[in-house]
Amino acid sequence: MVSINHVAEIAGVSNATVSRCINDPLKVSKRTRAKVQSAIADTGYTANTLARSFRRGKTNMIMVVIPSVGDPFFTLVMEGIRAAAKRCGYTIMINETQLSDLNADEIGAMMVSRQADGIILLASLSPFGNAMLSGTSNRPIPIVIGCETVSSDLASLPSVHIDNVGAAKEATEYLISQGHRNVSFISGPESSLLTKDREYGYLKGMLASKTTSEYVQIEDGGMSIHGSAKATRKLLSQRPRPTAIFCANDEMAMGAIHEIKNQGLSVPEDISVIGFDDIRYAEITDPPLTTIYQPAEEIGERVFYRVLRSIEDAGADDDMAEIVPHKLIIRKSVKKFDR
Amino acid sequence: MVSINHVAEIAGVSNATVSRCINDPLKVSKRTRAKVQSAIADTGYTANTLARSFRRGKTNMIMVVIPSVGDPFFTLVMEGIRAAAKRCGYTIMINETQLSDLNADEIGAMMVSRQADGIILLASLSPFGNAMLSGTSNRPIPIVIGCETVSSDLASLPSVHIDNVGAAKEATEYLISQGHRNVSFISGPESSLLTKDREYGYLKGMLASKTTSEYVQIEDGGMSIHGSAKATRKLLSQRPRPTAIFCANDEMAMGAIHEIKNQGLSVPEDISVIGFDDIRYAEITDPPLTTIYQPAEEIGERVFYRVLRSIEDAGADDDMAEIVPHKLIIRKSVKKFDR
DNA sequence: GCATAAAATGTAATCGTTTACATTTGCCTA
DNA sequence: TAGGCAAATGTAAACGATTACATTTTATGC
Repeated sequence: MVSINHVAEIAGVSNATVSRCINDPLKVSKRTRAKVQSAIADTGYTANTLARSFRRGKTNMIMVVIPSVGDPFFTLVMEGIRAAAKRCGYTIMINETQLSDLNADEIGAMMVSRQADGIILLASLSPFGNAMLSGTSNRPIPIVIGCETVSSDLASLPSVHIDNVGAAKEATEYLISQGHRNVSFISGPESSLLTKDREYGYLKGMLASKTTSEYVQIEDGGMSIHGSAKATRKLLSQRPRPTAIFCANDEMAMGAIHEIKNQGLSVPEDISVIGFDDIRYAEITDPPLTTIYQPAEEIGERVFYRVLRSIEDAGADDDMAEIVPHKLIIRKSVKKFDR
Repeated sequence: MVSINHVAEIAGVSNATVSRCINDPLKVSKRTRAKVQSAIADTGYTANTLARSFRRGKTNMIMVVIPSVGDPFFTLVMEGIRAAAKRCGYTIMINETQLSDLNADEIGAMMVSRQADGIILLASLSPFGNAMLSGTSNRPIPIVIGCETVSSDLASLPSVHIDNVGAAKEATEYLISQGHRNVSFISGPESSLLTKDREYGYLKGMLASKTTSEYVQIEDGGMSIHGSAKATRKLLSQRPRPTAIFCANDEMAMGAIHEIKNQGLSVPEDISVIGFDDIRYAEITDPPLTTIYQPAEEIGERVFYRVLRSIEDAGADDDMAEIVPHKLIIRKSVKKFDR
C-alpha cells in the first residue's frame, strides 16, 4: 500500500508537507499543494486510518452497542444518532451484543480498547459492578446510556431516556380509567432493566387501589413474539380471565394480539391490549395498537451530543439522567370495559 | 494510559518480553511470566488495539454494511455472521449506510481505510463503477455481497444470495396456479437491485401466458409500509381491480394488507397477498403471510466464511455468486380465485 | 539591495506495538 | 568442566502518520 512517504517522494517534498497538505492545506503554498495533490492522485494514496488514529489518539468514531440488529425500535434512535454524528464529523459503528452477553466487564474491555472515542449503550448492563464504569474519573472513554435504565447496583452512568416507570403507570391508569380491573402485564426477562421499570410502573398503577391490586399478574414474555404468545396463552387460561393485557413492548404486544385471536377471541372486544415504544408496526397491527410513544429520534440525538460533550471536555462528564417526554398514543386496541 | 513499556519497567523486563507474554506465553519462562502478569494486574494494563492493529496490519474486524438497523430481515443474517465470526475470533462491526447514500466510491473509501480486514455488504451498490471494486487484484480488502444482487454494470463481486428472479417467478406462478390472472406487483425503489430482480421474476411469471400478461402492473412501494400502502391504494382504484398483490418484501406486504383492510376489503377473500423474505412478523400478520423464505442465517454464515477465505488467502478471492435455496411458505394470505 | 519578519518547508522524534536479530542464560553431555 | 545447543531475554527497527522545532525561502518596508 502506498504511504505518505511514497507520495512525498513522488512529489519531491517531505512527508511533513504532504501531511500538512492533507490536514491543513492553507499552511502550504499553492505550487507545492498542486504537486502534492497530483502525486496523491497518481499514486491513489489514501491515509491509513489506523496509523492516523493511533498517532492522534483519536478515532472520530463513536460506538453504539445494540442488543439486536433487526429490532424496529432502534431504527429511529439510530437515525437521530447518525444525523447528529454526521453534522459533527463522527463515524458511527454499531456493535451488536446480545443482551445476555452484556456485562460490565465486556463493556469495560471495549472502552479500554480505544477503538472509539465514546460509547453509546442502547442496552442495560447486567448488574456486575466494574471499577471501570464507576466514577467519572477513571473511565477511559465516555459512555452514555440511551433509552435504557441504569442499574442501581452500578455506579450511575449518564443517560437519556423517558420515565419508564411513570409511562407504564400512565398506561395502566388509562386501562383502569377505561373500566378494566383485571389487567395483566407481560414483562421482559430479568436482564432487561427497562422492562423491569415498566413492570414497576404497572405495579404502582395497579396497587393504587384495592379493586385493582387483587388482579396483579405478571408473565415473562422474554421480549419475543413467541415468548409473549406463550405468556398470553397462560394468562388467558386463568379464571377470571384478564380483560386487558399490558405488554412491556410493542413486539410482545403483537405476539399477544396474535395469540388472543388464535384463541378465537378478539381485540379489543374481548381483551384490550396496550404496548410500549410505538414502533412503526404499531399503527398497522389489527387493530392498531394503543401504546406509549418514546421520542426515539430525539433520544438518539441527545445521547450523541451527550457523549460528544464528554469527549470534547472530559470535565463535562456528569452522571445525570436526562428525562425526555413520552406520550400515550391511543389507537384501537383498547376498549371500554363495562362488566 | 499505561503502555507496555510501563508494564515492562514495573516487571523489570523488556517490553518485548511483555509482548511475548501476551501473545505467545509459552515463549517465556514461568518465573518471568508470573512477574509480568502481576505487573499487568497491578497497572491495569490493556493493549492499545489501535497500535496493535496498526503494527500488525490486521484488525481482526469485519465490517458489515447494512442499509438499516431495525430491518427485521437482518436479524437472522446477523446471527449467522456473528456466530461464524465468534468461532473464528473476529469482531463484527456494523456500519449503517442508507441505501441512497451508498455508492461504490464510498465503499471504496471504506475498503481503503483499512479499519477492517474485510467487508460484508448487505446492500446493493448503486451502479457507479469504481476501479477499486472491479477486478480481484486491486481490491485493498476483500468484499462479499450478501442477500443482494450485484449490478451488472459493475465488475461482478463475490456474493451469496438466493435466486431472486426464480423465487419471484415461483411466487407469481403460485398465484396463477391458484386461479389469479390479475396480479400486481409492488416493487422497491430503483436503487434496490434485488427488488428489481424480484420484479423481473414477476414479469417472467406473468408474461409466460397471454391470459396473465395483459394484467402486468407494477407500483413502487419504496420499501416502506407507507409507500406500500400508497401503492396499494393506487392499485385498488384500478378497474379491473387486481385479485392478488405480490410485494417485493414482507414489510411492504404488511403495508398492503393494512391498506386493503382499510378500504373495507379483506385478505385473502377479496385480495390475495404474497410477500418476500419470511421475516418473523410474517407468521403473525392477520392473516398469516404467504411468502418466500430465504435461509437468512445460512447466508450470513456463508458470506462470512467467504470473506474469511479471501482474507486468509488472497488468491482464493473468486467472483462467483453462491446461490442458496429459497422456499415458498404457504400460509393464509392467498386464496384460490374462482371468477 | 538589505534587514527583518513571515511563510513555507524540512528534520526528526513520537505514538504503542511487534518482531527480526543479537545476546545472554541455562542445561546437557562427553 | 568445557563445549555446544536450546531456551529465554534484550535491543532496536519498523509500521504510517503527526507535529514541535529548526531551517530555508519568500515577502515586506525602507
